[in-house]
Amino acid sequence: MTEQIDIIQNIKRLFTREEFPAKTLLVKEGTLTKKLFYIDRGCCRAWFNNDGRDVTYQFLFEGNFASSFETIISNEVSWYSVETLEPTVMYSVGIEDFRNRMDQHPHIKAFYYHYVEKRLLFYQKLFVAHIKDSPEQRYRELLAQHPEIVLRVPQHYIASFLGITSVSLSRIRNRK
Amino acid sequence: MTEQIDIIQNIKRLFTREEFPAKTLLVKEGTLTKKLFYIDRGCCRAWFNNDGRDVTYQFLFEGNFASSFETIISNEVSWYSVETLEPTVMYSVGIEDFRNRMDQHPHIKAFYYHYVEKRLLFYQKLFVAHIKDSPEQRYRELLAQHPEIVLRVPQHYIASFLGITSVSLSRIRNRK
DNA sequence: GTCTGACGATAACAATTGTTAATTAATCAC
DNA sequence: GTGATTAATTAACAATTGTTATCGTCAGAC
Repeated sequence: MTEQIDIIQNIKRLFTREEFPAKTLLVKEGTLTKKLFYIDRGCCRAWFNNDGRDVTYQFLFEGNFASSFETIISNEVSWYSVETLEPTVMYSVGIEDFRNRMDQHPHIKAFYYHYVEKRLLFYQKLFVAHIKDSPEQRYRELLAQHPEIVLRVPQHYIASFLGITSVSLSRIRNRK
Repeated sequence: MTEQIDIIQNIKRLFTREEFPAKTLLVKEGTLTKKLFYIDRGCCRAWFNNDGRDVTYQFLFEGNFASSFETIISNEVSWYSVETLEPTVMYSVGIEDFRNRMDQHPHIKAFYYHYVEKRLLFYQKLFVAHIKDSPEQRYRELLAQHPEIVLRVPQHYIASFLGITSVSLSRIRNRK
């Protein structure tokens, strides 16, 4: 845990501090992402275009990383975009630079892979929630487990994240 | 790619070959898993109990690994069970033994983390498919992308995996 | 062989969600 | 502030899925 804090402090020391207003595009669908962002303050959403409609599949808050994993892992273009939802404070590093640091510092590599492991378990749970629960149950669960999302994110993005229409989410919210 | 093949050959050389009939329980929900299995021949399903109903959330075929990631990563008990669906040939290794080998052989560690990265992207896509597609679209997609699942696995497990009832899957299959 | 249980198809009905459109509320730009 | 745009609510109806139950088939146990 103290090791975790050390890593965060190293990030703040070694990465470049940047500030962005709301609705800034950090990662653009179909391109090679140049930077990895650590979110110090603010939040983002990741989404992609599905037959002309936005599908938001992820919210990222303080303490998380925003980038295209595909680019980091295998230099493929991103299939999604990332944009800020609020004025945001980031610490960024170039992807190539990040890869070099991982090779040079085993503890950075270990931290990165631990993060990947956690993300794997996170997405596994997210998927499982979709096959075992109804949309209403998923909303209640989101409210209970991640109230910050419901408080800080516009409803139609949450509806998209839950896999339902904004009309349906509005109905669920207004059930007795 | 040749490196991949080397790793598989090492697995077959270093792990213990085991054969299991269909319906053998390899991982039991709520327990600490003792082994990591490499599937050489046959297939498995991973599932858990949800208010008295089985929910199958994963099928594992030849070339995949079966175990509890939670146990490997952080020594927590498994929240799911794994059982064979067909007579199966496995290569197994004790979890503790596997951890030691990872520490001693960097290429095993690299292989493991590469596998974790791939699984992360896999589950991310699985989750995304659930928020962007209808159950019918997901079934058609499964049929197109993974026909082996539809051919080798009983329908009610597939329905569970798709997040619908077996009645609904039967209807979808019989739409013109 | 016969019995049993598991599996899949089908039917009838309830409940939920999607779609479209209209209305109100909130937010943003100037 | 004012006007324009975007977001959220509500309504009406269509489409889909869930639920429960019945039936036929098949495989395995004995």
